[in-house]
Amino acid sequence: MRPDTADTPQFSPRQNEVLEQALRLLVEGGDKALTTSGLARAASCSKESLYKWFGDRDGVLAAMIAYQASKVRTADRAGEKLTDQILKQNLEQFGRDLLEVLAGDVSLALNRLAIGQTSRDGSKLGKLLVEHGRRQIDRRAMALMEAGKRASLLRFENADAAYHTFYGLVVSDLHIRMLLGEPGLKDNSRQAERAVEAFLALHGVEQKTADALRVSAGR
Amino acid sequence: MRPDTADTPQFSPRQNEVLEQALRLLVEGGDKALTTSGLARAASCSKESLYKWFGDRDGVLAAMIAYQASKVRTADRAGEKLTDQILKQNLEQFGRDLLEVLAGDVSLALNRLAIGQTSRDGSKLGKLLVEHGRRQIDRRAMALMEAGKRASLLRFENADAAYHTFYGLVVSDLHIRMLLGEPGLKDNSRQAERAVEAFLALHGVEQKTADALRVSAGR
DNA sequence: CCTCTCAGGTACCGTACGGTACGGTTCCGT
DNA sequence: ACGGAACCGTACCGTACGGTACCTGAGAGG
Repeated sequence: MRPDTADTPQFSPRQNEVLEQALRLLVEGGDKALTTSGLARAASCSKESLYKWFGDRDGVLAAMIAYQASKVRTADRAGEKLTDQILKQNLEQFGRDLLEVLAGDVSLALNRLAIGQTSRDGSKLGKLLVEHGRRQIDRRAMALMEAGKRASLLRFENADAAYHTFYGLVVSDLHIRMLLGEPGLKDNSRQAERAVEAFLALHGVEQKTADALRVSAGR
Repeated sequence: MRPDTADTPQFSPRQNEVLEQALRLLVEGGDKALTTSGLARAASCSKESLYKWFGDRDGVLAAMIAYQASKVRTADRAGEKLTDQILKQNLEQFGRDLLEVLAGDVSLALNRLAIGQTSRDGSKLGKLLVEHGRRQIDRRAMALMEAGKRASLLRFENADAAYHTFYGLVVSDLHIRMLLGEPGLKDNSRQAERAVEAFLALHGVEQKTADALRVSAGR
């Protein structure tokens, strides 16, 4: 397994500029607006350079995903001594971050792009997006889960299943709804808090009564 | 509120044939494969008829969603006396049905299509898809929630929130992953059972110990 | 037998895309 | 100062799409 950290050559500054413009075009107008001619015009470069740098249009799309992923760096303050309060805060922070990322313009646009291409490119872009975009966030979540278990604050047998449970509690069908054009939540924090409460009721060690949860979750 | 049941004129049998072919093309090759010429050839009709019947290409897409929705009829056996066992069975059945629907070829293809179009048509198709496709399943779920509450088997203050919690527990990030090209679950039933267990631990009246849940959910 | 309507088949048009080729310019190393 | 690489701008090509027009044939009704 490679270190997979960002010691990859990535792209030159000029190429990053181009990819930034590409993301802007994609966010503003969807994949129909991301034409090679349009990108060349917007980025003040020649189409020939585009093809030289990225191979073809799909190469541009893949580079955009890699570039966007390279901008996201999750600062996981590991090592801090875990108490139940800190765990709760970390979980809530993670939930907020997750919702914020998923609701971001660029994330939505890239997901729409990859999903739209899935039917015709054998999910190459989809795989890329899942790997690049998810790796950081998944790793952080799994670290949180394992840390909680080590500190005897969480109980589960399968950390991955527990994480997916938490993910479902946080996101529910919100992601797909946003991808379909619906607006996001008014208050991501509220949603994250509720999800953490439910998650701790399921996998926490503190015997919070289910009744107390229901009252707070129903508000 | 209109009855919204399928007393709408829908389409003629001939048009339904055409829409069936359109769905087939979409499932097989994505929206790039769904061209007016291709559809006319596959359905043995003329492009002129397509434009006469559906207006333009977007009209065809909208008609496909309406047609597909008209084929799905959820048989909600309401009225049956609700015990905790029956509630649990109903919840599990709902979870299985939900997963099966979301993993269906046509559903995935239509969702991909609508998501891909969202950026450029102002989410018109997305709204259509959410309304037509979700209404049935949401209604059935809400009926189940309310029935469980009336029978004092479920406790919550906000039925919609409870439903979304259940949805998240059942689906997690599976839908988006499938949209991105990943395969579905091997065993939908297992997933539904686990979701129901967690949901009942959160909102059920029977005081199932959280420990018992953790053991069964971690397998 | 005639005619009107409806729908299928085909040819066509304008457009816009992906991809390539070429001339001109800037910049860097020597 | 010179040569070459990199790059920009533009023009170009083939293709394929959405949409339109026209012609044909099959029935229905008189």
